[in-house]
Amino acid sequence: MRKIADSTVRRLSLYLRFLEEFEQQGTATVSSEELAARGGTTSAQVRKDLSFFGSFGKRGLGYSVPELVRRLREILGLGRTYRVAVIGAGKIGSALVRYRGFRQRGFEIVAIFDNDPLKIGSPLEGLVVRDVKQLEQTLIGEPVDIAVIVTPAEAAQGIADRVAALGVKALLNFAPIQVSVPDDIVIKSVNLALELEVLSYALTNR
Amino acid sequence: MRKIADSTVRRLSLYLRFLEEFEQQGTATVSSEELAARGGTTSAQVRKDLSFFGSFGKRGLGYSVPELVRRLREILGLGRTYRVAVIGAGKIGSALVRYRGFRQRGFEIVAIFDNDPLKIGSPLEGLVVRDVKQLEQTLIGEPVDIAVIVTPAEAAQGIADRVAALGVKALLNFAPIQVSVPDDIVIKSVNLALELEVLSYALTNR
DNA sequence: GTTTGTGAAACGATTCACAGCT
DNA sequence: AGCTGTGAATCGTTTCACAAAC
Repeated sequence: MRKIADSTVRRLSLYLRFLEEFEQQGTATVSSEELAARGGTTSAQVRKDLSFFGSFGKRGLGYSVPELVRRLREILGLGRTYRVAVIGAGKIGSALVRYRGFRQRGFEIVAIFDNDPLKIGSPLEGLVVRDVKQLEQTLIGEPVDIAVIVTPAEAAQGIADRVAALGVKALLNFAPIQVSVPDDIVIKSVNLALELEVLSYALTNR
Repeated sequence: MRKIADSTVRRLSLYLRFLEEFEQQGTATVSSEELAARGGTTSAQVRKDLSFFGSFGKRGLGYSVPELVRRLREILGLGRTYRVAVIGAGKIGSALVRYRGFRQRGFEIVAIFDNDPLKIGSPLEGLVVRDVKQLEQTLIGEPVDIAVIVTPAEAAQGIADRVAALGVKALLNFAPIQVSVPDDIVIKSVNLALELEVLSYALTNR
C-alpha cells in the first residue's frame, strides 16, 4: 500500500470520532463540508484524505454515515482488539491502566510492570503489578501487540530494546526522551515537557 | 517575527534536552552532526532550524553548548515561570498535578478544579481541589498563563470557552475531542485514543 | 443543483551543495 | 581542513477548480 502521511491518518481518526457522533444522532448522510467544519479543516482535504483509500461517497449526496464509519474502522484496523502491556506503574502508568477509554476502543491492557518492590504485587484494576524482570517470561507466553512505556527517562530506551527483542511491533512512549527503535517497529511519543515548551514558545512570540 | 513551523519548534525543544545532557557531561562544543544524530534528524535540518533565529555557531568548530542552551531557552521563552491551572481532578488530572516534571521546567500548577462534590475540598499535592463553579472568581484574582483541560469530552468545549473568556492565552487539552478556540489563543491537544489508532493503522498496514 | 473525486497548481518543509568563516 | 549558514533544488502536502455522477 502506498505510503500515507501521518497527518492523514490522524485526520481519519478524527473523522471517525465525528461520524460516530453523527451515527448516534441518527444522521444518515454527511458531506465532506460538514465533516470538515467539525474537524477544523477543508472539504477538499477530507475528500483527498478519503480518496487515498477508495471512493466512499455519492456525488450530489455525500457519504453514508454508517458505511463511512465501517470503512474507516476497517482502514484504521479497529475491527480487532489489541493486547497492550504497560511498563511503569507510576502516576501516569496507573492512570492509564484505570482509564476506561482504552478498553472501550478495543485496546486491552493485559499486564503492567514496575521495578519498585513496593508496587510489585499490588493490585491495579483487576491486574497485579509484576516485576519488570519478568517482562520476557510473561510476554513470551502471552504476547502483546503494543507496549506503553511510562518509565522515567533513564529506563525508557532499555525497555524499548527489550520489548523490541520480544517482537512487539508498536510502542507508545510517554517518557520525556527520544527513544530509537528498528525500522520495522512503529513508535509514537507523547512528550508533555515538549508540548509545554511549544506553548511557551507560542506565548512568548506573539 | 516570521512564522516558524510547529515541527521546527518541537525539534528545538528536543535539541535543548540533548544540549542539557551534553552540558551536564561537561561537553564544551557540539556540531550540528552530533545534535542531529542524537535527535534522529540531519545536520542540515539542525542548522536550518537554528538559522531562523540567528547564527549561533562557529564555522569549523560547531556550537558552544552553554551558549546554545541559553539561546534556545530564550527562544522558547523558558526564562520565566508559567502559572498553570488544571481543570479536572480525575485520573489523568491528578497524575499531572503530582507529576514533578512540570515545576522542574518552570510550569507551576497553582489551582485544580473539579465538579465532583466528592473531590471538591480534598487536598492534592499542597493544593485543594476547588469547585469548577469558582473558576472565574479564582482566576480573575490570580490569573494563569496556561489552562490544562482534563475533563470528560462533553465538558471540554465549555471549559475552553470559559478560560478563553478569562483571557487565558494557552490551552493544553487532554479531552478526547476537538476543541475550538479563537485565533489568538494557542491550543495543543494530546489525544490518547488518536495515538492508539495511529498505531493500529500502522500495525494493520504493513 | 449538489457534492464527489482528482489532476494540476500552490504552498511549505526538507535536503542538497557549496561559498565563506575559523 | 572542518563545520556553519544559506540559497537553490527537491520532495511532500494542501488547496484549487472542475468534470463526472447523482
